[in-house]
Amino acid sequence: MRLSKRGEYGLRAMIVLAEPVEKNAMPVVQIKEIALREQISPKFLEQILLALKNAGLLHSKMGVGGGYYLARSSSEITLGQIFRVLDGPVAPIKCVSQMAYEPCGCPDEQTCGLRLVMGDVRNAIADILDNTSLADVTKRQVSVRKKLGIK
Amino acid sequence: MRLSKRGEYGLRAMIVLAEPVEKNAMPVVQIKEIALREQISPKFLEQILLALKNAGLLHSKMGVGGGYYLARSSSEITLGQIFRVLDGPVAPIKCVSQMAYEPCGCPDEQTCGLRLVMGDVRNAIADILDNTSLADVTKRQVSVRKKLGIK
DNA sequence: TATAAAACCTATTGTTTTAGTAGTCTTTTC
DNA sequence: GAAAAGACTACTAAAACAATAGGTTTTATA
Repeated sequence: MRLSKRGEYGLRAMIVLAEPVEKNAMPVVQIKEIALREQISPKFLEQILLALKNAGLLHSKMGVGGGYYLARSSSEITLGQIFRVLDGPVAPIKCVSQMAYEPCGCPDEQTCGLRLVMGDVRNAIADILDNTSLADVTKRQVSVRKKLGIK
Repeated sequence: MRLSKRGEYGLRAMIVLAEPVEKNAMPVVQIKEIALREQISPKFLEQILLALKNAGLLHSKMGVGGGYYLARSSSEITLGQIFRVLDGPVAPIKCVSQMAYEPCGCPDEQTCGLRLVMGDVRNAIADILDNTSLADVTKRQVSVRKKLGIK
C-alpha cells in the first residue's frame, strides 16, 4: 500500500507551491528551487511537474525568470487530484475503483468478501485525499508550528 | 496504492478457509481446491499459504488427506495481520508506519504537511484492516447473499 | 511396506514498474 | 544573441512482482 516516490515528490512540490508567498517574492517558483528545498533530483522533479502541468493542476512560465505556479487557488486543488495524476487510481484493487473500474477476476463479484472490505478501504482513502486541499495542508502546518512554539 | 496479487490471493484464500464448514466435510482444505475455486495458480498459492503458515496464521497437515486450516478461530484473525505478512506495512509512506517506521528524508518531519495527511491515511486503512476479522467478512458475505435472495 | 498424495522449501525466470539520467528543443528576458 | 528557464522524448539500471520448476519430506492407505 505504498505511495511512489513520484507521488511523494509531486505532493511535496505542490505543497511548497501552495505556501503563502512572502511580500515582493516572485509569483513563480523554479524547479531547481523546489528540488533544493525538498532534496529531489531536479530532472526527476521536472518530469513530475510537467505531468501536473499537462493535467491542468499547474501553470508555468518559460524563459528567464520563469517557473511554476498553481493553476487554481490552493483551496481548489485536492491531494486526490494530485495523487491520481501521478500514481493512478486510489483503490487498492481495480474492482472497487470509482475512476478506473475493471473486473478483478473473482468468481462472483457481488458477494466477494474481499471486494466489500477493499471498497471500504478505497472510500476511506478517497474521503481523506479528496477532501483535503493544499490550503488545508498549509493551514495544518501553520497550526503545528504554532503549537511547537513557532519556527 | 495497490494490493499485490500475493496479498489479494492470500486474503481470498483465508476467507475461503474461514467459511463455515459443511457437515461431514474435512476440517482441512487443500491448496488445489482453493486454487480451483479462486482461479489461482496452485504453485503460487502454495508459496503464499506457506508464508501464512510460517507467520502462525495457518496450520497444516501433511500427507494424504492433508491441507490447511486456520490457526485460530476466524474471529481472532484480522485482515491486517494477513495483509502485513504478505504485503508488508500498511502505511503509504515509511515515516508514518507504526510497525516499521523509517525516516522519509523530508527536511523537517515534525512539520511535514505530507506526513500529517499520510498519517491520517495510514490510520484510516489500519482502522479497517485491524478491526475486520475473517469472521466479520464471512458474516458480511452472508448478509449480502441474503439481501440478494440467497444463492 | 510400497505408493501416492499432500505439504515443504528453494531457486530461477520473465515481465513490469520504478526511479532516475541524458539530451535536445523551444521560449523568453536582458 | 546569449543565457536561463521549461518542454519533451528516449533510455537505462535496479528492484519488485508474479509466477514456474523441481526436488524433499511426511503420512494415510492399499
